[in-house]
Amino acid sequence: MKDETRKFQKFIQKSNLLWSIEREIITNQVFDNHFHFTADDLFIQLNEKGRKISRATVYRTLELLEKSSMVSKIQLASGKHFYEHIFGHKHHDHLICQKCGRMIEFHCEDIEQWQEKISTENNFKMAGHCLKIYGICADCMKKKSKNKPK
Amino acid sequence: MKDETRKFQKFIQKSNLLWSIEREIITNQVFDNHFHFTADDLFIQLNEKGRKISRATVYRTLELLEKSSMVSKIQLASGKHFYEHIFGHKHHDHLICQKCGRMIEFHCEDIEQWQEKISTENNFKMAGHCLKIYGICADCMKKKSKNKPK
DNA sequence: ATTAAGATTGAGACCAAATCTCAATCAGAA
DNA sequence: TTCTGATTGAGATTTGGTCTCAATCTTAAT
Repeated sequence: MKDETRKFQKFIQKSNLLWSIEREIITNQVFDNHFHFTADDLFIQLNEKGRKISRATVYRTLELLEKSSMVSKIQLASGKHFYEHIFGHKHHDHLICQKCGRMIEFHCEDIEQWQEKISTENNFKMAGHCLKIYGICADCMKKKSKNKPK
Repeated sequence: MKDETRKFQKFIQKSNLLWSIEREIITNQVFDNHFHFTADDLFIQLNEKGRKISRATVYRTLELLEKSSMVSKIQLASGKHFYEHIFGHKHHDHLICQKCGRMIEFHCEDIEQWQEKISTENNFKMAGHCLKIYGICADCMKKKSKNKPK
């Protein structure tokens, strides 16, 4: 079992929930994805491996992984959700290309600190945030050809 | 006709589209809403006033209003969309209370500038951005009682 | 005023993403 | 081994939104 999976197992047990083979398989697959993925990507990957796990379970497990703070959910302007695991990653935000869907990660400590400041000024207890910058990436600026958005 | 509605009418005409009574009614209603609203809120408001306009037309008109830059669309973590008109508003971002759903607007020039800087560094042509800070608002921190989220 | 061309509309079908239902199964404690 | 409550899968359902297409409306040209 992957270290990350074991960590999630501990979280599940601490939360008085039960560990299951499905949760193990899904979690392993999550940590095999080293970039953004959708719940359905995961479901399809598992199916291709011959693991028959229902969509409902995939969604339920992703929700738990999110609660455990091992996975975070990103929303695109299109309304679709992406996930990414945050093992070893520092917190980061995203530049999102409106043409090809590419996501570029960045982290800006100054922005983080301004956010803290604004929250404090508003007597707001900040729990998290979401910053997405939309535009056109360098590659798409060069190309005339229209890439299909994801 | 409201000034704002007239302005939108000009946009429609400049775009070689046609003005219609439905677009007028919807636009008036949009500018009567001085806070965030969903497409469905608008549809219901119009129905209560006895204006029979289909959902499809409401969505289509909001899309046009967005293109005209008179209305902006906000996405919540839940995946729902809110709209707000930006007549007289400066651009702003949101603090969103996870308990009561309250949204507090803020604007931070420093954050704006850092965003520009990051985009430039990544050869990214920034078109827009979306910053939401999630947490608990001052009121909800005081209250023990659980407010229902929107 | 009439007409023609093209834009707009409404009603409901449709769609994708996600959630819910509930009976069957499973995990872990006693 | 048994019991209780958690978990699962299959498919129905919900949600938020888009699409279709015939009927209607707008505008510009007669």
